[in-house]
Amino acid sequence: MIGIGLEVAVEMVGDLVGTTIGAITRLIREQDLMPGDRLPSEAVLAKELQVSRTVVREAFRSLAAMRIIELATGKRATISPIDHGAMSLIIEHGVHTDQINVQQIYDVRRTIETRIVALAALRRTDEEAEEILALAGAMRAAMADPAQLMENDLAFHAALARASRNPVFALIVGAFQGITTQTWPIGWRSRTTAEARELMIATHERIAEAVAAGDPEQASGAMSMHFDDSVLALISAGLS
Amino acid sequence: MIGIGLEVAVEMVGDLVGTTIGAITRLIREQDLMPGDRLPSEAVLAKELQVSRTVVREAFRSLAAMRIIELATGKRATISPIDHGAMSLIIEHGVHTDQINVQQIYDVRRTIETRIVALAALRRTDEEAEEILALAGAMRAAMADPAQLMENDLAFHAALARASRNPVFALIVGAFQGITTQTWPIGWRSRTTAEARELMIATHERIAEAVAAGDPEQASGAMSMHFDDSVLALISAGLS
DNA sequence: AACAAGAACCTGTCATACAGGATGATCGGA
DNA sequence: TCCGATCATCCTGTATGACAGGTTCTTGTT
Repeated sequence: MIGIGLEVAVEMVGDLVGTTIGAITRLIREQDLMPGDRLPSEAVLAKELQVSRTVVREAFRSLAAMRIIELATGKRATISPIDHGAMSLIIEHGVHTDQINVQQIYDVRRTIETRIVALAALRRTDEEAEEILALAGAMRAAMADPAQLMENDLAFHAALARASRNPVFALIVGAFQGITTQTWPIGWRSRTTAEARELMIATHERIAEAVAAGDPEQASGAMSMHFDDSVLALISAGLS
Repeated sequence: MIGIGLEVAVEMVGDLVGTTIGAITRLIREQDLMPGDRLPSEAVLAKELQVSRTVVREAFRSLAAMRIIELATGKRATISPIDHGAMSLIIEHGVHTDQINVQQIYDVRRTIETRIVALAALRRTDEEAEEILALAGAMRAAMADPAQLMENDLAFHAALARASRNPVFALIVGAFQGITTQTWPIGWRSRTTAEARELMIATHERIAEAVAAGDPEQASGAMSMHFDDSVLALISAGLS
């Protein structure tokens, strides 16, 4: 193929659905639509863009898959608040097709979450500090119930991300949630001794306390230790 | 609403398309399909899942939007290699709806990319080192041509991400590419003096040299400086 | 002014149709 | 036997029409 520098983005000629997706996102941009705002009905868009309702529907489905809009029976499509659902599925797909391994995800999480706790220590509100401490406490209380423990663990990391006051951090942490629910039990089961399990809980408590105390170095250090421990647990379980 | 802890994931009852998406992803998982492998035809899936072809098509479109599968006229749907296209659109949507601001994206990029260059310095192959140096050189050569300069800049950061040998890092860097193409010119125009522009190029060269020399601290430091400079440029341009 | 009933609108799903691209089987020739 | 061209077949992209059920707005009543 002769190298032509031109790149056609989402809208390839001949792909009506792609073109329509482009038209709709342009509409959102130009009309400055905000989350909750309603889009025109499928019929109106179809007439306006000179395509069949089929095409508009497939474009809507595409945007809904990326959580850019929300669909519901009878109602008109609305603009979505940002949500990590789609990213979660993308990551899961990468892992299930062996394009990403769990270790690599943990490396990225470590990078991001050590930064998150440092920011959280500096920026958290008192309510957030309380919530984070409470979740660490809930983890200890749920030590005998892995499912509950995992849920609290995920909520703990999500709360930290929110306290960092940067929605992009929260989005990325959320993106790893899907695959984490699938690998977390492996890590937990590989911690066979009471000491190993106690250590994991205690580390979370240390993180929570450092964030509550407003100490970014301590928080980062504890989070880093948490990841050392977790990666080790996964490796010892034989996870590539 | 009474707090029910149960969360229904993608597949809500009554939503045939959602159910079908679930069935297809399960199929991918259970049959261990790899990128390039072909899925059953729409007609076959429709019959097997007892739904109309319409529903299968909308499910396919959803998966294609997330770049989990690839569609093409006449051909059967195939499994996709991981790709940041969908994430790019999600981020752009977040920015355009004021749910994310550019500063927050740069904070995340700084966190990630300072780590990326450290890893790249340790792991890059000689070919990658050459490529990275070449791209820095190309940036200097294109100083008079902003469009070309930007393209080289993006390619530079992408090459570093690849050299980190962690596809998740590459994925995240790619996710910011879409919005970056929209904000980059603002930052460049705000560098009004020849010195400011020279500094930006020189910083990229320092990063490239540190990575080529295998010096992670130097590389991280230079990257951090690059982001200090970039954030300042954007702020001085009035970008929230 | 509050409210309730009904009309009008909208989405979810299905069936059918057809143009044009892709693929594989078949058959003739070397 | 092997290669290559041809063509039937399969497959996707798009359009149209239909209908069930959910939502919203209007209108008329109290």
